[in-house]
Amino acid sequence: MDSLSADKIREYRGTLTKPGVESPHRNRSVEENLDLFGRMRAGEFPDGAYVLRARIDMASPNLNMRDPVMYRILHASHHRTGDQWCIYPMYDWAHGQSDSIEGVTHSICTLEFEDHRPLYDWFLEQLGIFHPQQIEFARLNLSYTMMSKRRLLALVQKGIVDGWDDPRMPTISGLRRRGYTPESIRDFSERIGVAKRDSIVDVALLEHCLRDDLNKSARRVMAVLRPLKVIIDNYPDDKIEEVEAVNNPEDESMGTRPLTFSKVLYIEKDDFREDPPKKFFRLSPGSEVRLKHAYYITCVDVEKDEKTGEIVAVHCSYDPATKGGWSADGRKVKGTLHWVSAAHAIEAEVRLYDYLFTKEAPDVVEEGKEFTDFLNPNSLEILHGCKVEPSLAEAKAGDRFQFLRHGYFCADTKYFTPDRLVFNRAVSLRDTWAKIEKKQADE
RNA sequence: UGGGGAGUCGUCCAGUGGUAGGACACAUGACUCUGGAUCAUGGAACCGGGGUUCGAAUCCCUGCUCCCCAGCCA
Repeated sequence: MDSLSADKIREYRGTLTKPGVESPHRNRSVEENLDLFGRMRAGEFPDGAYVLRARIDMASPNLNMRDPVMYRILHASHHRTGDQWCIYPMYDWAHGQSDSIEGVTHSICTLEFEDHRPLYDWFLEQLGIFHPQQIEFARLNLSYTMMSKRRLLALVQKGIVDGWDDPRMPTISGLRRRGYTPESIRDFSERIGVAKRDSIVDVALLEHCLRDDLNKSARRVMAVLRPLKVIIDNYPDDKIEEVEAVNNPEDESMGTRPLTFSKVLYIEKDDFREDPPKKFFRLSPGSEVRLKHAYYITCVDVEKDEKTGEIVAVHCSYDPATKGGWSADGRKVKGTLHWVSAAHAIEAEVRLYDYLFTKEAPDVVEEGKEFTDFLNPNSLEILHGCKVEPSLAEAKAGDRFQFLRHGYFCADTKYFTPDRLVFNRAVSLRDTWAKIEKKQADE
């Protein structure tokens, strides 16, 4: 039993290069120690008055062996045992015993506990109980992601994220809400392996595993995130048709569904350019594209707001001979767009996520900086007024879809209701056009 | 500068005395009713210096770099 203050214990411990000094209380008699420990457990002393320490070796080059503390007084309410106890064991003292009691044969932990293994072994040996083997491995680090629980807690407490299950959080609840499948996480775990060296796994691999899984299983649906009105001039005003859409080209057994086509549609704003760059396969004045599963259309006119010059609608003509999305004359169109019928689409809120940090290793920060200095201001973008196909009205929280040409989305488990459809983007599709465009911009 | 660990393509993981391999990423091409998916091809690495050996990523010596430890945290 030691009655040195915490400060004194630190002082007596020595440093990395200087051996420690034994506490003046180190040689108390067994009787006195027993008496003191009994009273300590009985709650006679205030916090910090006494600690129980193991007498090992104050000169050990391993600081953990310099008479480590086993129990300290903490008059705190425990979430399970309440005020029943006022002394609590230190991790090193408790760790081996709980492993032993549980009959764990191999106790896996992270690298920073390598220095603690001699102590783990020492306690077990002194106790003479079943001796599990502790083995240390490197922790998982993900690029552009923070994995430290303490720092993640800070994000939650500061309100930077929407709780532990914020879809940007690398927590299980966060990944789940984001739309990650258990299969994809297991696949990822297998692919990254386990080793003893410090490393940062590319978050792109995690994303790849999700795409890989969802590509095979997710239902394809039409969702226009940033709507642009398209009017088919030569299509009858009141006509409504049904076209058949494949639910998943990777899995025929998932069947088809009907889609409603009409004169006024929405397409993606990005899918139209009045002044198209090179290699732009989408809609532009005079160009012909396919509306997926429906018709070929050609842009004939652009309608702009007189004051702002903003494009408010695009006028097209359609070829009635291309129903279903193919042409008997064999002519090809390079672009295929997704769309929804304006009168039939339903509204949704879509949340686009990006990495929480702009730095590959946000927990490695230089002097004077904090990890919060590298937060990505654009990690969340909320889109209102998105137009999605009517079948999504039957979606349930947690359902996953591929929004055609966009990515994989998950109906949010926190905010999704029949009256308010909220979808989280789990991961985008690979965007080859974005690369081409970026390359063109660089040149 | 005490002690404990780790160094292999851009990234992660294999290879432990016999042709350095896979995945992701990247690049190029093919195909395509998703610029998706798929397929093909390609570039790309043994921390440095010695030594042992017919032969070294692997064994030996030596140097270098990086990570962890001075909580009554875990």
